[in-house]
Amino acid sequence: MSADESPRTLADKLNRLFQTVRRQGDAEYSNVAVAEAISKGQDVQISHTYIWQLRTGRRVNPTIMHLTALAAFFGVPVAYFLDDAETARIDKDLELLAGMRKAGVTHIALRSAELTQGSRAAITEMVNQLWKLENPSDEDAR
Amino acid sequence: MSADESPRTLADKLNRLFQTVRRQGDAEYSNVAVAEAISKGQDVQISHTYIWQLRTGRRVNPTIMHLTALAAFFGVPVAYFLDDAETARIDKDLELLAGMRKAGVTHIALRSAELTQGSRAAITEMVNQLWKLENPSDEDAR
DNA sequence: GCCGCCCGTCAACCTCTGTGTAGGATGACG
DNA sequence: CGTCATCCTACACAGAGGTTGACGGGCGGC
Repeated sequence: MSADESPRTLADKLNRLFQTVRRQGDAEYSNVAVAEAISKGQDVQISHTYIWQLRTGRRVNPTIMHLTALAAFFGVPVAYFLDDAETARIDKDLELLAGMRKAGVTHIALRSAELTQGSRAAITEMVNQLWKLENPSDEDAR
Repeated sequence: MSADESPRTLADKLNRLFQTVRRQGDAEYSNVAVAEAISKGQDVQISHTYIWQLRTGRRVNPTIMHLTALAAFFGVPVAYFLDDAETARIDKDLELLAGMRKAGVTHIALRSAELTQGSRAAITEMVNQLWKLENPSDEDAR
């Protein structure tokens, strides 16, 4: 159906995070912004160029230091980048996040990752129903 | 109690794996053996020298390629090296494994990682009881 | 229109990860 | 005791990982 496949490559996964995890006001983070935030917030340096290289698949084999820094910034466990099962699980949450933004919720922490499977499913369903109610004419969006 | 602390550094974690995950006949894997097994078994090359450097803390920032290869070899999820919570969880299993070896079980797959928390606790308890029964005079071992 | 700002892109460069190779220790075997 | 095998240790070097700096383009303000 509609749903985009779960991302496979590291680049895909990173891009999915950029696409989904946004700052207040729904603008995507820029590579520069992420690089600066990580370099300042954590004691790990990373260049915006390198982030770009990772996103475009030009570099595919980062060290654990950079990978953990990126994961920390986006609020996902490092395993998101490494374990495909974990990726699938967390993508559910990201999907949920995307849905909520569409429904008008602008900013929300990623801590929904800590909810149980059942709770997430329930919320997802609820969001979907509400969204259908509020956007009656729109068939196959998302 | 007796139990050694959960390993903190990458070197500690790796050493713990060497110490606990052994081949049939209970001999520890050598760095050379692991390097060869990985280079042959997976399509990832790694040198025994490098494994040594990681074990001794001389190198601390490997790439995800090598880290996943090592994790795959030892049969633990990559998160073992990265996520401290995951490390603690899996260390329970390793402890269990060590206990079973002491109790005479020489070789066992690490698949106990897939058991539930409760099942693992039950097995651990059972092993402890049996071991006490079979080694009455030994107070604070393990 | 022009200027300033910030973005993504690119190529050259530098650092550090990861390798090759060899020395010294230890134990098994004859 | 000598030889062989295999381990851990050491160190210098190749190359991949990561950075620096510059260029061109889109966008808003004066």
